[in-house]
Amino acid sequence: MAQETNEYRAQRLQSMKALAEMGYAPYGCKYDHEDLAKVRASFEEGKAVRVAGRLLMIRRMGKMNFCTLNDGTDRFQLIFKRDELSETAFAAFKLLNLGDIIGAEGTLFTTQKGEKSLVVKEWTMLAKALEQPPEKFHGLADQEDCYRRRYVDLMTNDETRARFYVRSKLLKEIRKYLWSKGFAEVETPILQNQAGGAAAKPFFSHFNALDQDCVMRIAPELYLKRLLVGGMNKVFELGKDFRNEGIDRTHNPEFTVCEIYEAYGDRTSMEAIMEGLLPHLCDTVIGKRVVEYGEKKVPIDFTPPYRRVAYKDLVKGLMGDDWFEKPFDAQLAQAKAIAKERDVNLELDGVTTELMLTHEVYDKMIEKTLLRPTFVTRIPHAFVPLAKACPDDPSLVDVFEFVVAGRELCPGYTEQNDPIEQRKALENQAGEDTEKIDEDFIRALECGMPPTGGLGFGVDRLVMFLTGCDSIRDVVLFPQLKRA
RNA sequence: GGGGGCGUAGCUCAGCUGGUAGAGCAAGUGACUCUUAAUCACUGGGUCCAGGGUUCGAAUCCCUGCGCCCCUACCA
Repeated sequence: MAQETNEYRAQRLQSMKALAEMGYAPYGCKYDHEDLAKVRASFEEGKAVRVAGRLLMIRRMGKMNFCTLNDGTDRFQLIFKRDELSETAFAAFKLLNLGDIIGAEGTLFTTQKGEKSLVVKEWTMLAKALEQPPEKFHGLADQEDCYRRRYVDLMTNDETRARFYVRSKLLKEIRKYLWSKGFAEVETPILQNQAGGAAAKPFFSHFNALDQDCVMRIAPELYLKRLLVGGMNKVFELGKDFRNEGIDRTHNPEFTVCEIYEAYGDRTSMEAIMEGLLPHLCDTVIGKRVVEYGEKKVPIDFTPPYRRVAYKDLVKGLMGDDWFEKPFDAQLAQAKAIAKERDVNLELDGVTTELMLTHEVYDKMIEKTLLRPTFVTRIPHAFVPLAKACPDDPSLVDVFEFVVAGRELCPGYTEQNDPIEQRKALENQAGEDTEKIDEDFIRALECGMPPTGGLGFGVDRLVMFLTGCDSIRDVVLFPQLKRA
């Protein structure tokens, strides 16, 4: 890309040259230093320290100058006094610009106003910035710029950096927790021959060496289950899925998932994992159990145990115990009446069965009201065709939808391990397109997969919950945008 | 997919019913040895997203395109 020449760039190139002539090479080398956060924490008047970071502000007072240095761990004030610096070091200081990265050594000092500072005795240039940083007070505020040039967002906005450290820590603590419970972290193929484990359009690619097309995975599920067949009984994978579908506030085409499988377990084993994992993440990552979610700052308490309730019981709770005995016309009339009362817009076009109507009612008037963490269980088979039926009622499947703050956070399953039933369901789903069935997966099931509990959650969505962000783009470092 | 909004200096933003562009921060010069978004004085800085149209005249009105945001719909 052509570098635009503007006044800032020209001036900075000029000052870079002048600095070089004074012995300050513009791009330095390894510089041993202490983190600013540590310097602040172990502050001791008069102590000698070396620090390094980016200049965020310069308050020039003539012979005594104050700078704010940011090294990513903290901000700290540097003082450049003529008395304390060599003539060259002081003269060279005047050529520094905002955004430059410097190393400085000197002694710690508290100003009259009580600001902990470093009086610089010697300093060195580590990296010259040719571009003018954003305004010091507002930082970079344009959302598009924040996404496209995240490095600028990160360097100027402390909250942005903090948010991504939360994400980083979350990944670490998910691993730590699952490892501590005896789960092994595994990696399965991202480049696959056919996209399975979910219903989504894949991205296509090609193996040159094999002269063979492939897809990028939409879920790791089918490979993880092969591991259960093989006797790896407790596994998890933390990695990316790729779905070639809509991009909006809650969907990025590549997103991070955590799938967990436990052999000899079921849906309830997965509930137990969530009840252990979520409090652990709250405690270790954000230091509190109660998260304020959304614009209305609804407090959500992640302290277990979480509510467990059957889908039908939730519906009865709103529509009455006799709902499922009523004729369809009566149900329709009742649903409309209650919707009107609550000012909810039901989408009833093409709704011709009790199942569809009930689900619309659940979707629009029940799920949204489930604020505290809730496992909605015993869901109609039609909504989750590939799942295993409840032993006592084949019209229901033994799964949960984990709902928090009125939104579905993740599903959990008693996994289908009957290869004949699984094939039937897959064939049903594939319709004419029988090629879409992963025969090797079925074959694996035919070798015998233990009864298994499985769970998959979107890490991005979880980060959104824990950081109070309502856009996935705010928790993905480089969200997908159109070419500018 | 449908609807709405936005795009102006490096950054944050003003710019009314059309009259050739403004502020703050940032930058340059000068003053200042305890500042905190330092202060004061002076100075420079623009493809008003792109292209077309209406007009004597367009940042402003109209059309098309590009990008972003929001609402809504769809989504194992």
